[in-house]
Amino acid sequence: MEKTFNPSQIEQACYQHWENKGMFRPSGHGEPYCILLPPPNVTGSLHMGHAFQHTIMDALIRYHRMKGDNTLWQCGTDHAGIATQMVVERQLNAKGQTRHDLGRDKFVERIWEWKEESGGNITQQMRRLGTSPDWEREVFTMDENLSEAVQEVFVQLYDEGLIYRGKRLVNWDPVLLTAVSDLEVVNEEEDGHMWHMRYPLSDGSGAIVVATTRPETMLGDTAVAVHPEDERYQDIIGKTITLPLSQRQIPIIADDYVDPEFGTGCVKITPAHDFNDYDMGKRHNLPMINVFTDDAKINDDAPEAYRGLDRFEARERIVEDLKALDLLVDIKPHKLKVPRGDRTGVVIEPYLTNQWYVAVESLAKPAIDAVESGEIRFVPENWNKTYFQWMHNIQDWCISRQLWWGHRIPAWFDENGKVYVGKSEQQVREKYALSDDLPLKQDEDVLDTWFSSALWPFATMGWPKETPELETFVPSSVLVTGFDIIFFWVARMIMMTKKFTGKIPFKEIYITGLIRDENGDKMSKSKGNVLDPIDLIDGIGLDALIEKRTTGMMQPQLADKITKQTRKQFPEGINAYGTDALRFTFAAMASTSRDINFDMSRVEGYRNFCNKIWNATRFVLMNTEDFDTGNAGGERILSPFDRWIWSRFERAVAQFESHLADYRFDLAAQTLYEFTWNQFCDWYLELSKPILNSDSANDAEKRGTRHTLINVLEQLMRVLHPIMPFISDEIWQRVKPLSANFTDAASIMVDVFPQFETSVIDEQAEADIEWVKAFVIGIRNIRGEMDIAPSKRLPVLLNNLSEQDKTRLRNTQEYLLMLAKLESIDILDEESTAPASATALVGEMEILIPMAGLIDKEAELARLAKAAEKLEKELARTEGKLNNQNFVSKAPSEVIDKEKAKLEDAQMQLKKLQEQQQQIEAL
RNA sequence: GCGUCUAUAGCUCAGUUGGUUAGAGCGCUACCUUGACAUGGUAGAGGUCCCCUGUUCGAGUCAGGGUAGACGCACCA
Repeated sequence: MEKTFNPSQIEQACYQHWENKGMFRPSGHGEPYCILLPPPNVTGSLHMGHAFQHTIMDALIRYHRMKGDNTLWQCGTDHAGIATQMVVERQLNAKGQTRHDLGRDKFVERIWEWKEESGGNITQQMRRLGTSPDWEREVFTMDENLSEAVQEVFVQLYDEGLIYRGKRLVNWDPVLLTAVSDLEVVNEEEDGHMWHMRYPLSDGSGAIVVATTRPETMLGDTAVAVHPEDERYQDIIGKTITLPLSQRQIPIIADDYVDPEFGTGCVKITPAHDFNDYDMGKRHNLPMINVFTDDAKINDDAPEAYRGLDRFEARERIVEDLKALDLLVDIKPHKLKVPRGDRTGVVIEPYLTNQWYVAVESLAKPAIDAVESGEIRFVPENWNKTYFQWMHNIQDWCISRQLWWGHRIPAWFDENGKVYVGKSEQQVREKYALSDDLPLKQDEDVLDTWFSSALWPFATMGWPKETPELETFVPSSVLVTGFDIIFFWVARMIMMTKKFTGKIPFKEIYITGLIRDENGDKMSKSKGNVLDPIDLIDGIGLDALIEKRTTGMMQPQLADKITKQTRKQFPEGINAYGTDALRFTFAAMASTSRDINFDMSRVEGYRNFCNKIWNATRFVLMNTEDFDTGNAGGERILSPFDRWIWSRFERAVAQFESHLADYRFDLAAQTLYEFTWNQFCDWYLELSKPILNSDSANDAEKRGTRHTLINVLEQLMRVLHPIMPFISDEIWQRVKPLSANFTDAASIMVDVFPQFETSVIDEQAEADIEWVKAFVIGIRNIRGEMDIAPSKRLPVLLNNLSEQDKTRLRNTQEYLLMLAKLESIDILDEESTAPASATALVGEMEILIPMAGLIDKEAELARLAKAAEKLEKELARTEGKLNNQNFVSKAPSEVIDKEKAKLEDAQMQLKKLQEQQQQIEAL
């Protein structure tokens, strides 16, 4: 084996082996365990959030597979309507074409071509991460069978009256020319202005002043509203004003939506361009005058002077014109929340259009019940509040999008605009008994991508066909996802799955934190702090990293800043850490926290951990490969060291499993790290050396130790495997032939997870080895603090030994000599007095290292004083407690006993220290 | 306005139903190339658990109030 672990040499081949052998398929027996992959966007590439969540899912999947469950990780990608259309449109634009030049059919064909070529990017990256979904079942939301499910659902909901078409205000993206959902609109506070405008009363009796942040909408005003009880305006309610610039007569109405305290207490009402005004327009039967075109220019219903102007040009022109007419009273700076499209960044307009909606109220009810009853459980639990808050205020869902890429709405119109809904034109004609010569035209719109994603839990299992998978894997076991899509996706899956299968889609929802950079900032292209998981695996040079971070930016002017920042943070680029280290890092950082600040030094630490494991393996192989490990029979005697490590191993396994059951991957990872490094490597490997090299240990004892070495390692690999799949399989392949594991499994991933054995827990051995550790640490401590060279062999005297100390000493003396680098260990005669010594305590037993020629008097006194000070503090605290009547009378007796024991122990130790101090001072 | 979350070592974070001297990793200091590993070993330094008040024999942990920050929803003429 190489001296250092080199992940790049093993990972790819290992993965190929797994995939080629079909190891990702469900076994077909055992308890079903299923995870649905939140389908990544087909245009996407793997980001840190994916890598994090995929690591968690894969760890769960691998664990359950090894536990013998019938395990399915259902994967696939979604067609990402807008995003995908934009990608291909951009390619066309680069060649000076638009999608309209191609026409719809050709354009869609182009997208499919693009998908075949580039759509697999993210699934290839997932393979680099070592994920083990069943690729043979990979689906795409535009696949034929999923499309069929989409149609089936649409038609059924329509027939039940739960899908309807309506003309309403929607969030309109004037660049994408489509409706977008509330969830795709971000409201950020921005600096703007408030324009105060004077609207003259038609009868010439005066004027009122209204304020607006969007003056251009005045072209569509159809009323002015005041509060019904506002005394200032009682006499003008019912009058009309003459709308400046348009000269339309519009009424002054009373509505208690108006806040008399705000501004002048008069509000201009533009029902076609504002959500609140829309509602008011409905209440008062106001006309709705749309003054915009699809791309937010002024349309032909507005006064001629403004037609064709962009909305912001129109705003300036209108303000100027009002000023010229002396109708502009004031312009005040004003902070307001501006709605912007999350993809385009342009200001979203409330816009009056015909759209399709899902009436969600009746669907929401069972979905709320499922979480309220505990049938579906959020982890951490708190997220159910977020869920309820949204579900209780849920609005009808606008599902149509004015795009070409997506599931086309299965609805046809006749020449009179009457709508017929069915799976195909043919079926529609049959269903509605329409004659063959009646001309029908299919709706141009497609469905929101989330509509198909909402069917993911059952559509991927073959629905609407009745399949065995629907029986076995619905509901799935756990959904692993981020809180940002609880509304977008999670809630909608619950609603749809309940509706169409009667089952819940998943039993648990594990909400992960959000990966941020080391300063707690969200990773984003414009901040230039994005890390590519693949770069952490393979490494990347500084120049390539800068190149990556500064190309294809929306704001190229930030490139210099990002370059500087990157040079500073990664002067040498990024090292190759390998997949296992990256995965372990994600696991170790997956605590309950909502934000996870990614820390490169953690990756490095876990890369070192991999190397530690690698080298421990080298040591084990070196000592077992050409030796008898007892597999062929032959007597094996286990030393206390062997029994101790087995016992600790069992405890580690149990702990790991319990943390996994709680979704505490951080604690699970910590358990593995602690056992592997601090117990197995730091102690057991060291403890095994004296036995393996001993002249007095017999063959059976050596066999016992070799057997323990190889088998603990072999089983440890199986426990590590869910989190670190590559290194564990690589090592397992080398170690297994020497171990007592006689499986014919071709990979550790299809071997079994170690079974917890209570009988292996050995408290006696644990206590014995703690004694050995305390002995060795005591001596190291003196060495360290007294600056004695590690190579210097020390003579040691022992005093005040109990019977148990004597037994333990007898059993381990020859090993202690080696472990602590001792020249000799002697028990002090009762009659002889101890020489001046540095001391350490193991329980009540004293370890004495004679100072002669080794230890400076002052240094030892200083060391003793420091120790004594600590003990005195401890003593004072404990005495204080025990002297407190309240404590003694009210605290439980176990706690009091503990305090008493603590006190006695401290007193004993202090007494010994003081004796030492006196003796040394007397020198 | 409503709701959620966070504050513990220089940094990133654990800390179970309140009960040993509050832990880990990284970083830092000193020493060490010993035959698995310097991507290593040994020893060590480092904490007003954000602040106040309370409950309790006992509070990092529970309650109330505050400060600082993050997020979600609603509203914004």
